Amino acid sequence: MLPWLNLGLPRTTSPAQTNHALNLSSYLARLVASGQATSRSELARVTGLARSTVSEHLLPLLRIGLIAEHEAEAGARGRPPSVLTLNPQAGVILAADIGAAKGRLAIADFGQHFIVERSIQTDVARGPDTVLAEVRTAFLQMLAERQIDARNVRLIVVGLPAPVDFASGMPVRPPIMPGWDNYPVPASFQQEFSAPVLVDNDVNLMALGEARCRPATQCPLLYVKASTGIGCGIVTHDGQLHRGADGAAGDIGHVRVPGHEEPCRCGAYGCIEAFASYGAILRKVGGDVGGDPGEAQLSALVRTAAGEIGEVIAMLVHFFNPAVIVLGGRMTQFGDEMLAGVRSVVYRRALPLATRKLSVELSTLGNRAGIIGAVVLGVEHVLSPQGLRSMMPTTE
Amino acid sequence: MLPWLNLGLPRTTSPAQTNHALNLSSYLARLVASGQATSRSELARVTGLARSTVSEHLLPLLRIGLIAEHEAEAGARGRPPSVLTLNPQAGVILAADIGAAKGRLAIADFGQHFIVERSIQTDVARGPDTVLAEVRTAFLQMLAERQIDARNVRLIVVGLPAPVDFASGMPVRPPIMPGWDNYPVPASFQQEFSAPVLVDNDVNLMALGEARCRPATQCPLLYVKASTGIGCGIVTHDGQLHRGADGAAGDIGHVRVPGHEEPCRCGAYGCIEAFASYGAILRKVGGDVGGDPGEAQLSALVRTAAGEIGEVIAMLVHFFNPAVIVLGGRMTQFGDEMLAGVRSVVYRRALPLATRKLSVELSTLGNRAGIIGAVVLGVEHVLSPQGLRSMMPTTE
DNA sequence: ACGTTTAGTTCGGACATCGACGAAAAGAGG
DNA sequence: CCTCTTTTCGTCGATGTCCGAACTAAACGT
Repeated sequence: MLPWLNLGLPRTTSPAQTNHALNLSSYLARLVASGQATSRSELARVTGLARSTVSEHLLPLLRIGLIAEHEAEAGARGRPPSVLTLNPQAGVILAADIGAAKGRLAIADFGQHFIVERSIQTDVARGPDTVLAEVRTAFLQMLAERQIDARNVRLIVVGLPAPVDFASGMPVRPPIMPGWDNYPVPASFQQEFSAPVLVDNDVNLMALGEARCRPATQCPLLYVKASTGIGCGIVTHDGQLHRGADGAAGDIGHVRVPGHEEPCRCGAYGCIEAFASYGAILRKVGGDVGGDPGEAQLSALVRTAAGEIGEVIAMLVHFFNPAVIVLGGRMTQFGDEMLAGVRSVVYRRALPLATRKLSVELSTLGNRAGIIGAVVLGVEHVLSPQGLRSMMPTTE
Repeated sequence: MLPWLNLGLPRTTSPAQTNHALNLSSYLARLVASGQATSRSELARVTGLARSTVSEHLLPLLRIGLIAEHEAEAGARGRPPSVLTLNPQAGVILAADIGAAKGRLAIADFGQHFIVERSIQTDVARGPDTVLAEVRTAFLQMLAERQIDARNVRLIVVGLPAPVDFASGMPVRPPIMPGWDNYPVPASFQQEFSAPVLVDNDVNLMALGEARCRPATQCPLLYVKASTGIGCGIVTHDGQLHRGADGAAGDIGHVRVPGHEEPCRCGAYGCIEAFASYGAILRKVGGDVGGDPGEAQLSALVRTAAGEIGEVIAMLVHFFNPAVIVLGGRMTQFGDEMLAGVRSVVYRRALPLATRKLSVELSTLGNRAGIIGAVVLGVEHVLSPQGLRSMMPTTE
């Protein structure tokens, strides 16, 4: 007999306690949101449920105004279906992708339409109070511009360039954000907004955004961002973000690469991001030439750095065996050099088995990956069974 | 609007198509198997279901003989419960943990009792036909010894020291197993046994075994095996094995560590397993001294190698942020040196955030981890909804 | 005008789950 | 020894979920 056995049972909730009705409603809502079905009979075909059952579970979604029906213009043979869409009036999601220096804010509805999108300056070194106050002000302004009541905000999603404990929404020992350690980001929004607040690492959101804009067969997926720092977002085989035990997963910027001894802002020496990040490259050309890089020199440096990043990625390919690696961050403005540098090393270093079907690509979403990922996380949360329950009328 | 959106929907099966009754039966069976509940009313308490519902879903399990009832000796106040256990007569699982040179075979019942266990020599270089024939012969002999009919074999689980495509059960480009590439391992058992055959990487099974013998809070878990080669098994936050896109995940033996140029059996130079594996150490002492290592020299070499493995593990900690790292393989016969060598490097290299709650431990299961993991995988498969369906009488 | 096709609704039956009740099996206490 | 309490387990009707068949609705084609 084995010492103690835990047969892969669910971690917290008992499957017996799940609310099947809510699960079905959530499933239908997500099918509508993703555009995979636009009418009742299409839902029935996709899910395999009876049409009557679909209608039944659609009722609460229509009642709370999450899903709206429209007349379809005819054109086909039979009775035209009533087209189902997520109701743009059902509420909005506020999404913030806060980078070290620049940020991006957006208001989106549950149909993933971006209503407003805006860039802001966010110098995170000025501390959480200042930065988050500016974010809140900008959000209120954007809402006012479009005449959206703050009470229509259903969810706020914030991406930060720091490890984040997702459950509590607090940054954990961020290396570049003085004053943010354990700062209660969700609470800072409670004055102006009553909606729940999700906080996550910015690279995680980018990875999620890229993963959701591709077919599910491209998971497991790694998103590697090379900008001021170097980070990595991990999406597992089943499409879930892997955040690790402390929310610190993907923090590959401080992997040490022998042969290098550059001092890193983290205090150690030889971290990959101390010599192969875009920030390191800019420091290099700034110091060497004195302000005027020159396109050719810059692209050569990028290619070298890409090779060094490729060494690390080759290791990750061995370990994680992803289906796709997506390269993002500011360094991808030299897309071809970046791609060539990474690919050459990865395909040379890694075993053929792990690279046989591997695809190394540039981000298709560019600098919008983070904000798109934030909206995706928000929509998935609102349309999840738990999210739907909070919208249902006074059952409890 | 986003280009194409796939809102984290399930990959293949529609939640609407799941058989709720089978799911519940499977859940109850796994609760009984793991010893978390031993009577109907206990099941009701744990699951939150009504006692009548528990009884109802227990019926098919009792009917197919998977679960047996025993009289309980009294002792408490009221009517003694009828104790539920997995029926030892319900059938057996054949488990094989095939290493490069040595292997381990076991017969276990669904209650995770090992009925017979045996070591065999398995020189995988002799090719799959020979090795698997010996495994089959040994299995038949073990069954005969205990007078178990071959028809009582419900499942066969095989662990191989190679990347394995789990769905098809075929090794994929194994570096050390000539002739095994794409060999249909399951088919080779079909002559003697009619049971389904699961094939997986041996390190994956060890990781699963270690993970299941610990509380679920110790996931995500990494199992690092250092023997002839170096490999790694990955268990994610929700207790699932991460096998990667090609079944090659965890193959960290061929991570290249700069500063080393030893030739590796894979054809490249500087792979970690070419100089830091137990095999490499043995070659070293064999070459240096000429056959008589000396305990002190060996343990010093182990400590050095452990530090080099620790460099790789530090990187994995950055990337994956596991809760626990379990060290296994033959090198752990120098447990203290191994542990100290790995720990010193990991805690020095990795960021404090990722190591704050990290625990680095020696395998608690030792060289039985693989065979235990194989039985666990088998039990979980048999008690899964899909596994139960195949045991149910003639519904389809 | 009438059939054809597709969409959506209504309704009764099959089945699942629950809670209440009662029976069974033990110990406690007189 | 008999009765009460306690705990377990089975049975049964009430309620709710899901399905499929039948029906209505709305378009097109001839």
